This record gives sequence, structure tokens and C-alpha cells, in this order.
Amino acid sequence: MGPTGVGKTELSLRVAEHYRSPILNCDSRQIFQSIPIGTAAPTAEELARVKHYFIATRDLQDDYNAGRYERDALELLDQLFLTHDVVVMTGGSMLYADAVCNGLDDLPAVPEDIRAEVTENYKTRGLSWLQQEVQRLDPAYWEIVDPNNPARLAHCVELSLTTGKPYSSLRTNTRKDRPFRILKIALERPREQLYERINTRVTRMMDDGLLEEAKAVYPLRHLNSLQTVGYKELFGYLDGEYDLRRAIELIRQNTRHYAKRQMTWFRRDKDIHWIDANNDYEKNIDSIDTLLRGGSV
RNA sequence: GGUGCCAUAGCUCAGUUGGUAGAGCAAAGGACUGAAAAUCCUUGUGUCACUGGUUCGAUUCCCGUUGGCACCA
Repeated sequence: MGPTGVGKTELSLRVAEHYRSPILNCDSRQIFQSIPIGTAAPTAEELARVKHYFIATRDLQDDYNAGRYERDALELLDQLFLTHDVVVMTGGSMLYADAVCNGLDDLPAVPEDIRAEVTENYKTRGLSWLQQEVQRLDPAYWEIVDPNNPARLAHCVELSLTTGKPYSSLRTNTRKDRPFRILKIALERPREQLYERINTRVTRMMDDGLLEEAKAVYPLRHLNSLQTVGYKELFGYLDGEYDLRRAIELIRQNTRHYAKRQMTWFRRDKDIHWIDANNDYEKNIDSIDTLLRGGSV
């Protein structure tokens, strides 16, 4: 694990080579096809070094989410552990990582018509409609939910309508047992250095053709899969809201914001072992090996 | 060279009829159970350019200095 741009890709390749393991991608956007540049997906050369799963396996139009990822990943891990002692998973999408490590509650898929109805009502009647619906359908959840967060409220309303039961009654607050041991390792580096790498990476992405990539998927820009840093800002430029220089500045800024949010999540997870991204790869692999054998570093 | 206007938070600016000041953006901290690269919450002390004067008290008024802008020459 580690914030975007910290250097996960290369270390994960070396660790995977060391253990002769494949890599399971745990990045909610690299899963999609058509957006490799802006999501900093592994290159063809990198993919050739190690077998990867969940890289560019989904169409942008697929309705993918953390619950599906949990099922897909666990199913695959069952297979992989028949022939591997160690399997490497890497990525910075913490909800996805937690879905695999801790498990999500069993929830049904929301039917399209219910989602459309909730979305439409929110659009026409505003946040207060969502707030009233949550109070009506799930008073217990209303007590604990962030009342200003439309995504949370809408999710509660959708699931309450879908199941006919309050959403909060479906939440068990329990951690699922997994038939494998989990070792969480995260890369850290000084924030200034991380931000500098992010800024440089955005320049490189533009040189590599990010704008062309964004233009190619522009017709699909309203899809959730494209509510993604690097694309949404270029869509704004293509819509004439600001110039390209501004769009690039926004990409850098939003990437920094994203990295910051990731770090907030990491800090809370006490199971994480931190290693310095500035160390030699050999040293970090040694550390990981020690941790894997139960030692401490 | 002359005249006028401006100088306040990292940036753009507001404001104080004289009682040491506040917005947006940036930044920082936080939340997070199927949209998660999503979505949302919290946080504003800064020699109010510098020097001197008036005043019980000056960022606010006055003189000067420096810097910027505009116009005139």
C-alpha cells in the first residue's frame, strides 16, 4: 500500500519476482480498460515481468464496485493459494483493500430503476429530500450518518428501498475471517518529496498522451469509472471551462488531495507496517521477508 | 521629474466612522461497509510595507521613505 505516486509499482514487481507470485491489483481505476496513462497503470514491459490480475479487465461501462472486487479477489485467491505460499496484492484503494482484508456485509445489488429514482429525486428535490428519506426509512442510521454527505444518504435510501429493511440493520460491524494470513506493508516518503513526484508524474502523463486518452473517452465522461483524477479535469478543459494550463494545475492539486486522503486512511490502520520508499529495493524486500517470517523491522 | 491611486493570511481581495481584522482559493487535520482516484466534515495571529507624528490608544488620520500601477511631462 501507499499513497499515489509513492513508488508502489516497482517495489511490488520486485517483491512478486522474489516470491514468484503474481500481482493482484487493488486500484479501483486501473481495473478499467482505456485509461492506462492517467491511472499510472503498469506498462506493457512491467506486465510482462509478472502476471497481473485486475488490470484493464473491465469495460468503463461496467458497474464495478468494492463488493464485486471482494468476491472476485477472494475467488482468485482461493485458486492462487493452491500453488503459491505468498501472493502479492498492491494498490491504493483502501476500501477495496479493506473489502478483501476485513470483508463487506452481504448486500444485494441495487436494481437500476431504484438507483434512477433516487438519483432523480436527489437532483430535483435536493439534499433535504435524501435527509428526510433516511430519517423515514432508517432512523438509526440517521443518528450516525454524516447528514451532508449525499453519497452516504443515497446509499442508505437505495438499499432500504431495495431490501424493504433499514440499511443499518444489514450492517453487522463484524470482520470476516480469511483463510490466509495478511501482512500489510505501506511505503512512506516525506510529503514534499511525494508532492514533487506527483507534479513530475503529471507532466510525464501529459507527454505520454493523457489528453488524447481523455479525448478518446470524453463521450463516456459521465460514467463513474471516469470520475477520476486526470480525466475529470481534462473534461473541464475540453468543455471550455478553463485552459489547459489550469487543467494540469488542477490535476496536480487533486492528485495531492487524493494522496492526503489515502494517508488519513493509512494512519488509522494499526496493522500496517511502514517502510521507507527511499531505501534500496533489496533492503525493503529483506524487511518484508523478515516480517513475513514473523519478525519485526 | 510631476500628479493620483494602491501596499492587509501562501495567493486574490474585503474591512476596521481610531479600540490590533475576515472571505474565497491554497494548505493542514479528520470521516469512510458496493459510486471510494468517489463523497463529505473541521481548521484563518497575520510585524494590516517601513519610519516618524497626532492620540489614552494607529492597521485605520497626518508627514516622509520604499515598492507597484496609471496618467501627465
